[in-house]
Amino acid sequence: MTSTSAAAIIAARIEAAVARLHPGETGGLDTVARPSEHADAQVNVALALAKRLGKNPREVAEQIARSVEVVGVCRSVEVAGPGFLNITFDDAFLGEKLREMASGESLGLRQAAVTETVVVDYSAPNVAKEMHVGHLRSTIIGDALVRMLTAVGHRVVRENHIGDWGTPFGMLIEHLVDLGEAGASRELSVGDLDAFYKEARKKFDASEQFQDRARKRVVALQAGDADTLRLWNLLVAESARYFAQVYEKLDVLLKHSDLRGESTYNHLLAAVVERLRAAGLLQQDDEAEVVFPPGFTNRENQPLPLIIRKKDGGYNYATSDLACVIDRVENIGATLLVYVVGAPQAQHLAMVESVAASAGWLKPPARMEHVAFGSVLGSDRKMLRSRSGDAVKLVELLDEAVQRAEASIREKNPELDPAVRSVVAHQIGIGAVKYSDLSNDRVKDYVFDWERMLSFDGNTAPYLQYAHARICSIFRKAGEKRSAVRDVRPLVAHQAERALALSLLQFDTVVHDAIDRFSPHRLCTYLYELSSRYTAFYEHCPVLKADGDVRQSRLALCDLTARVLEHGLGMLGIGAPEQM
RNA sequence: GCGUUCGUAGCUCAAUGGAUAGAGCAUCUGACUUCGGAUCAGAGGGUUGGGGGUUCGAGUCCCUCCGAGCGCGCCA
Repeated sequence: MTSTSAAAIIAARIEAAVARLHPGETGGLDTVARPSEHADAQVNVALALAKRLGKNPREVAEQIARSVEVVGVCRSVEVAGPGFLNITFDDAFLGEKLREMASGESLGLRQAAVTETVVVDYSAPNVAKEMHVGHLRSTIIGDALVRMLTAVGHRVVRENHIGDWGTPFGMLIEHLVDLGEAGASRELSVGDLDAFYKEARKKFDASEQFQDRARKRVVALQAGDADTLRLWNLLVAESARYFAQVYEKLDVLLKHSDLRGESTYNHLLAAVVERLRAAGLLQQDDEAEVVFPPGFTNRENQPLPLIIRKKDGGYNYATSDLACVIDRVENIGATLLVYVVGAPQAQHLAMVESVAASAGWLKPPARMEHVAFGSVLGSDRKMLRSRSGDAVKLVELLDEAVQRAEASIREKNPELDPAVRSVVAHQIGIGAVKYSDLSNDRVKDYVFDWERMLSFDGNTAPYLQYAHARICSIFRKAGEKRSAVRDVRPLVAHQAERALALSLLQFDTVVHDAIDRFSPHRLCTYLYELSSRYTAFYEHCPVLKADGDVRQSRLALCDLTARVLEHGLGMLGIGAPEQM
């Protein structure tokens, strides 16, 4: 049922005109109709075309404007500036496009041209360690990407690559033994993982005897000693339960079944080594087995190796990352491997990608995509830390968000039913934290600021949620069912209606653009603009006070706006309450 | 040292190589017996870190310098 978008229609018409006027010149030309400040849309094709033809761009543009077939689509196509084509759509045409958009569940959102299996690797906390702000961005951005990719029809596989293996487990297990299993699981179940880890660390640093025990325990763990594995499992299980609580609080999709700890790949590591050896990529270097991907150098400008097997015979994370690639491509059948991992890992991932490609494990169309992100900063512009200088615990941060939201609602809408209030406070508080993260260009650092993210003004989640809640309020007052206005063709008459209509019709383009660039902030910016235009419409175009067709038309615009907001926020993992 | 990311209004941030670089906050002016004012309309505020280059056109691409963060072999 997907209908062709207004922008796509005009682009095709322009392209046809160009083909008529300049046969054989359409290849590689940009006929895309873009949003414009000076018209409903603008097409810039004449500038590049004129360059190619060696003609005056304004003349080329005017020829196109005269020739383009736009009856029933555009009110006008005008030339402006050096040769821009300014498009103004026909009101009825816009109304019809809105009606088409409203008539389906998808709101005009196209399915991906090629359906892919996408593995999204994100969150990745460590077993027996507290989740902290360091996990916030990966978890939130990863969750949004999963929802967005799913929305356009991809098969999305979530993978939470938790740190459940390695030398620290010697010390952690010994600490567990010291506490006794009952005592340890009590401590772990209250979620005080930080204290558990720190105590273990402290003992390890202070006592050679403890270090010795820890080392022996690591050997036993790697050797598959049954009792050691049982204790290890205890740690993993308690942590997994704890992670699940945090994810529920954060309202992200990650579930227990998405856990794929490093240990999952243990039995594949030897095969990685063998396959690299068979491919002739493996080299011996300072007693370690390594691969030298081309183009990577160290401080001394010497080739930089990816260490596959350490000189003590152990494997490290590069090896398990390679095993992951093999698993994802060969077993899961993924063609897109998304890594939602901090920017500092860029070189490591580039090396893994290079080696995987050289080994033939990552053949096009299969590819890796590092969705890198910057740090969360405090108001001092340094990495966000608690007052004591430790990493800020994620649960404490989330609890504070909900608490602040609740206080704010209590003050601004005291009549709201307390039971509703607590649900809404969660949606607003968590939504604010997520939105403040997602609305910034992910590759940059961003400043964490409670006041700003919870403000009802500006580009914030509460502002968008408020716009949505107001629309719901209108329908409650109207005594009209939302679904009753979905076959109405809205009248696009008032300037504010027109601005809103144009925004609504951009939904599909924006979502795909955000997905293509793995940039949720583009969707945020769009939703904010949509909300701003809606509130302007709300001020200038009375809905309930209007009569007949105008009232129906405006109700239809309200309903469609609310649906886009709800779906858009939904793809960001943010709830859209009906009242707040 | 090499690599990499970043530098845009007082502050926080936008801007597929396209017109006069846009928002919000803050500041100032207006609008209410409100379809939820938790709002709207408007104003002031910029050499896009500096300098070169490519281009019909550069915040965006290239080079260089300055500044900040991060990474640079057996942790993950």
